[in-house]
Amino acid sequence: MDIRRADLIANELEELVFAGEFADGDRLDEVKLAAHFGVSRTPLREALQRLVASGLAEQIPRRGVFVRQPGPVELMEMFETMAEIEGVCGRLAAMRISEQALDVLVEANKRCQQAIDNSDIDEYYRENEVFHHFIYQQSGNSFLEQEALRLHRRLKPFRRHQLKLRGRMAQSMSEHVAIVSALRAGNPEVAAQALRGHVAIQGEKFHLLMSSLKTAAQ
Amino acid sequence: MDIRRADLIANELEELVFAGEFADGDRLDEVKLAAHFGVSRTPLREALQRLVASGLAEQIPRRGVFVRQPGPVELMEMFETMAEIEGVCGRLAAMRISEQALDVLVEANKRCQQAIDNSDIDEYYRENEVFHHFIYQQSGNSFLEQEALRLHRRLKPFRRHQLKLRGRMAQSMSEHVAIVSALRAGNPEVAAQALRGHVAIQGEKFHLLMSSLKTAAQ
DNA sequence: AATCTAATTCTTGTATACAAGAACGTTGAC
DNA sequence: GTCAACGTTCTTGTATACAAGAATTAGATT
Repeated sequence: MDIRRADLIANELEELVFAGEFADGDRLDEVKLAAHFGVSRTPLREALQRLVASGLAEQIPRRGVFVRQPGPVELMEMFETMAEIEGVCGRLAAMRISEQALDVLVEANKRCQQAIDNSDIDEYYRENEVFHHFIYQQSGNSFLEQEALRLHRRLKPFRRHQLKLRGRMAQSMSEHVAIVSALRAGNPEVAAQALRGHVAIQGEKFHLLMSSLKTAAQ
Repeated sequence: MDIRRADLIANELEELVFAGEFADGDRLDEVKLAAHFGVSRTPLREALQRLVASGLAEQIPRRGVFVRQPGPVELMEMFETMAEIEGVCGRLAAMRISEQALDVLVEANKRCQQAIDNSDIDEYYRENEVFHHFIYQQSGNSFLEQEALRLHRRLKPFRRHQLKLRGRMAQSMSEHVAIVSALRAGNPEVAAQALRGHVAIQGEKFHLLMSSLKTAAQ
């Protein structure tokens, strides 16, 4: 049943890179990884190609492929881009969303609130994801939706941390409410700004977290 | 000197797909293509993987990879996304661009105008590209810049046509001027809207072109 | 004649073998 | 002791060989 081991390995490798199992610049040794996954170099090389294609690694001809963990600067840029893209989704969604879809968002928010009441970060994280993905979808542009999902997924490991900051969940929740009302009002610019702010602040919180860790390490 | 034939082949294949050499759904036969490029299946398969990763083809396990030309709906979605992303670049650039950079844009526009005066579509096309790429860069966000470049490149074969429409070059030119003045004024929203409109209209013109072709074919 | 089935052929996916460039260590000269 | 040149070893890139699933065709049955 396990057709196309190369794909499975690519997924596993992506997870490993996301999870920070490799440091920036680490060489992904073909023979070692092949041995580790119990396959030959052929499917493993295909998996490496996929990592390179998705930007998780860099390939230097005749040298090998090296993991490319985003540095602080690139991370901030990625968060900013995510914020802008979510803003775009919000802008379009404000013009196109239906009443039923709005109700779905309200329901999602209720579940977010419940998660907060239970102080369940994981649950909030999951429901938050549902909320955002649904807005991507409501942009009415499935190409844009896919692009948003791609970037969202890439930022996943970095987004998680900032929720643990004191009060961030409640703040995030109130931002959600503001977003829904902007969408309900059908106001593209307000919706865009609300979503931009909501996501951009994640990047800022992340930055805060990073610098505090750095200071602590000194 | 031709290290990594797989990459060269991938580039050639991308060009072929872009150029419309393959119809939607065509299977990319590994052995035929390998023979055509004079290599074995191994590097050719790597090239195919790259096509799949960039969305130009779809892979069905144990069946093969099939080219995936965007249909009218997806194309419109891509143009809309491009318009929104360029708008984002404009928004950020309006807040960050320097006087010198503005001068560069003015120079680029001058060359665009010259191309119009010479009725040189190709030249206009090239200078137009310079103009847009420079704005991506002036967003001050190199991650966003790369994403914009990627999509811009993907839409290249479809953008070209609409310039041939009567009066489009002149109209495009005046939009460029408006964009620069919005950037100079440092007005993010106006710049965003100007760029959105400038690119979105390309999608509409393209749509017009497509439907006129369709009608003509009937 | 149509359709289901089985066998053959074809194609993809993976393993292995081979070639060539890069890294590395050793030896020699200064 | 340092540095450079050479040779060995290691790694990547490509070719080929093999295995297994998909397509196709021929044959049998209704």
